[in-house]
Amino acid sequence: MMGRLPYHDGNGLKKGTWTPEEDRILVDYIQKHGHGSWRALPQLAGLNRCGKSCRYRWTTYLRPDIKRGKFSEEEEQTIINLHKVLGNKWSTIATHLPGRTDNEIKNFWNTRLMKKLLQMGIDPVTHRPRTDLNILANLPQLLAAANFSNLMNIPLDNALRLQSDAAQLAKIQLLHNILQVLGTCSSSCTPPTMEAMNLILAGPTFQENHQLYELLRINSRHEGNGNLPFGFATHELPQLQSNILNIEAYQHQPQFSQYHQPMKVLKICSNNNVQFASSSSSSALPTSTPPLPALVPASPELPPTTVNQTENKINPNDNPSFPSTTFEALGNLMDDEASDSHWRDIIHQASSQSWPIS
DNA sequence: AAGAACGGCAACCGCCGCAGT
DNA sequence: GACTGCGGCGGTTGCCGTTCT
Repeated sequence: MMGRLPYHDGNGLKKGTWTPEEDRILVDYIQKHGHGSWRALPQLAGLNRCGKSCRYRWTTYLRPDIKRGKFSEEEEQTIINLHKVLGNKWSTIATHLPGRTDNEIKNFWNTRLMKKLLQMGIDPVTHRPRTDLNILANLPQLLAAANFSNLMNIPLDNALRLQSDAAQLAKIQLLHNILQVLGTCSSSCTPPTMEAMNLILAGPTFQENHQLYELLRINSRHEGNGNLPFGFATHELPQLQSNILNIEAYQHQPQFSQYHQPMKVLKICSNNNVQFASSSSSSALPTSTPPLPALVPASPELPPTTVNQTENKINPNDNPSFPSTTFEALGNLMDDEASDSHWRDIIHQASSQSWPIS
């Protein structure tokens, strides 16, 4: 038997593993009376347990609709996909897996799926290639992961992939704008750190935009001259943070994934101020961060980044014109912007060349 | 064969949000 | 608005079974 040995706490209440007899008492009581107040239940049912313990035992083990046993392949994929969008929201994930409890899913994730992803070179937190080295060295992994990510997804999760791709697109656009700054600032500008690049590209959660902000802030201290990397000035930090928040808010908008043109998230002014550019396809941006986007049904209309599983099994090297990765798709999107040619070259290079570069 | 190390999982703990007062 | 009780959630612990040395 697994779990904790039975023992009593300071109040004489029993803790640890439940006995079959205790299980029977709890089930009998709830079937007859419902659980009502969990706090009152133990006394009413004649159990020497705390209410919390009873609630836990019922919801994770004794409930009649609990499905036990091995997780199916489909359940596994669902967990991975949901975790990519929701993070460690085990209870929310559990609502999408009938019969499975949050605790069971959490254990399954911690003991199996995390290791599985790590072995595949995927960061189980970010769902992106592990980025402990510099960004260029990891580009092959990024590209491979883009394909792996698509392979992993079952058709019903196209919408989730869409959201993920849209978020990544925005982050790449942010990186794009940062590079634009580099292109326009003087040679004295501090080059972007690899950590910053990694955060932008690898970050799956909007939380990491804040990490980027923190990175900028910390770097400004290290610089010692009051200036931030990328040509930002320290006094611009509040505005920068505000913009990052706005990016998050904007990425949460349901219509965000429908854009087929790259979005100008940031506009760099001549004085290096950073602000949102007005866009023909977007109106005023929200100022507060909305809640997590609701899961939406798969759409038949998918952008180039969300080709189906069969298509993704095609080796991009066999068909160079096929936009099998987010990078290539992004490159296509940027084709109409002459000023982006340099960036586009980088993308094409990244998607076609062998790395790493040391 | 025996002990150590590891893996899996049941159960607990502490925190948080919400509702009622 | 402050306080309290409660349910729910995510992180962590601790034990047993299995595998490794």
